[in-house]
Amino acid sequence: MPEDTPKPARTPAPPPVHEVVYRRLRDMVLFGDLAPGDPVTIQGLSQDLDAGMTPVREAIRRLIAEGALEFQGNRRVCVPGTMLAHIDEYIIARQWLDPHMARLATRRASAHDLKELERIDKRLDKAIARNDLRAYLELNYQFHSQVYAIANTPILAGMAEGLWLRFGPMLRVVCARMGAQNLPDRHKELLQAMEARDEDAAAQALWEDVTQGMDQVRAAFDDQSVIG
Amino acid sequence: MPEDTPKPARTPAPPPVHEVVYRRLRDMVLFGDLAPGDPVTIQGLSQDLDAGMTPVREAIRRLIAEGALEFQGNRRVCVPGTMLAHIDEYIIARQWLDPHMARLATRRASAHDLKELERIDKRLDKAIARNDLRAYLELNYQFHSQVYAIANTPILAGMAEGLWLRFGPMLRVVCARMGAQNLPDRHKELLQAMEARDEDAAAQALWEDVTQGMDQVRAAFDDQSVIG
DNA sequence: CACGGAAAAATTTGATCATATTGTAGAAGT
DNA sequence: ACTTCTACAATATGATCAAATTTTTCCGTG
Repeated sequence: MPEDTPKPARTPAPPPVHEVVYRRLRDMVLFGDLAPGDPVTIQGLSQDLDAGMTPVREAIRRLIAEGALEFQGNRRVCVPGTMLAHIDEYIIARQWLDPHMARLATRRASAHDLKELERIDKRLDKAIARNDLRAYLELNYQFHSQVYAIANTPILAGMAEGLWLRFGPMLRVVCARMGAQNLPDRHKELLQAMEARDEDAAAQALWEDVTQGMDQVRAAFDDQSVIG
Repeated sequence: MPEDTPKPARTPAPPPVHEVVYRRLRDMVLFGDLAPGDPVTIQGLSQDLDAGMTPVREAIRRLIAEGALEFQGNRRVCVPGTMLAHIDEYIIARQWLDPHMARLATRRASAHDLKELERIDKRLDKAIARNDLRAYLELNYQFHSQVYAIANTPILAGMAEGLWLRFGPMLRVVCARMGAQNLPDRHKELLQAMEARDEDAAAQALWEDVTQGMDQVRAAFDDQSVIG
């Protein structure tokens, strides 16, 4: 049995193609590789990621269901561009969800969880310092996503992740206009509060984080009509 | 042009198969035709609804994304049966969402909208009187869904609909245990408040509706361990 | 000789693809 | 400006392959 890969090492588990396609498309939407309004075609992706049409089809349906893509009545699919019209919903939902989950996370966080959050936040600071927008978006998302995970509330977390997905393309556009530098956050305050097990302070930190960030977005939005 | 359907009447738009399958499966989950734990197989549905596997596949993926179905690690899919463990999330989310949308709906409701709500509520009363559980579930859902629609907040509405979808099978089981008679609602109070354009009263009506209903569910749940 | 459990065959079901069909958008012609 | 035609993309099917479950078989043990 000294062969390379005859059977001894059981193939651990080849991830399904539709799953891989889903995750790649998801990241593209979430971190702004696809601009609002961009068309998403099955055959196009089929070629680009060279996969069959069936898995691509599934991934797209899934992302449509999650709000990350938009089905345009006629049988076309694109990256949503009309989300800013609903930004009030987005803001109010996150103003409720994030603080609520911050409380639960504060109650449940282990020492290891806190370490992990701090690690992400450190990397986030570095991304800001070097003005790396893509890394900023990715790490800022990871930070919040990690809080959701710690809160251990899969349903609420799913709702929140859906919001991130819907507004990913918008954030990219808006942030590009003002640079990552001008996007202060309340992550340090959150970490302090969580270490002190102070639920109220944790909730307030994330409320301010969301509110402040969204004020910036709204300001940038009001400035120019944004979005072509 | 005296022919039956040669060309004069352009075929308006044949609804896609995957859409039809989706809607049928959705209703089955939402109104308890499928019990928690029931397996959902592609080839099975393919035969039952005689459609190809591809559309069925898409419908299933979509419902998984919406939380209506559960992907069981190995490649099986079933109706979720572990949702009661997360009922606290469900309750708190609806306690926030429903009152909030009730406010917006109260602000926006037209005379026609109110008529429609009253019509649904009348039918709901009749279903209760004749102890028709299936009709009760369907109309109660329709009532709330209509409120969401009037509120005109697609993102929040999507979140709420997702919650109904996740807990559809559970509600069926729980309600079957106590009969539709014992499920009082606050629909009348909501309608009165909406007519008077009293947002606070509307919000409170739906808060009580949700809270009271969920108290019943929790009681029935605590009674027996429920679910096999 | 009957019982229990592990190994192996058989069946069921999911995943993927290649292909045929149909509908939509856009160009060309009237 | 309106209709017809053409090209392209989405929809849908069935076949094929792979994985997992279930059933069967077989052997060792009490």
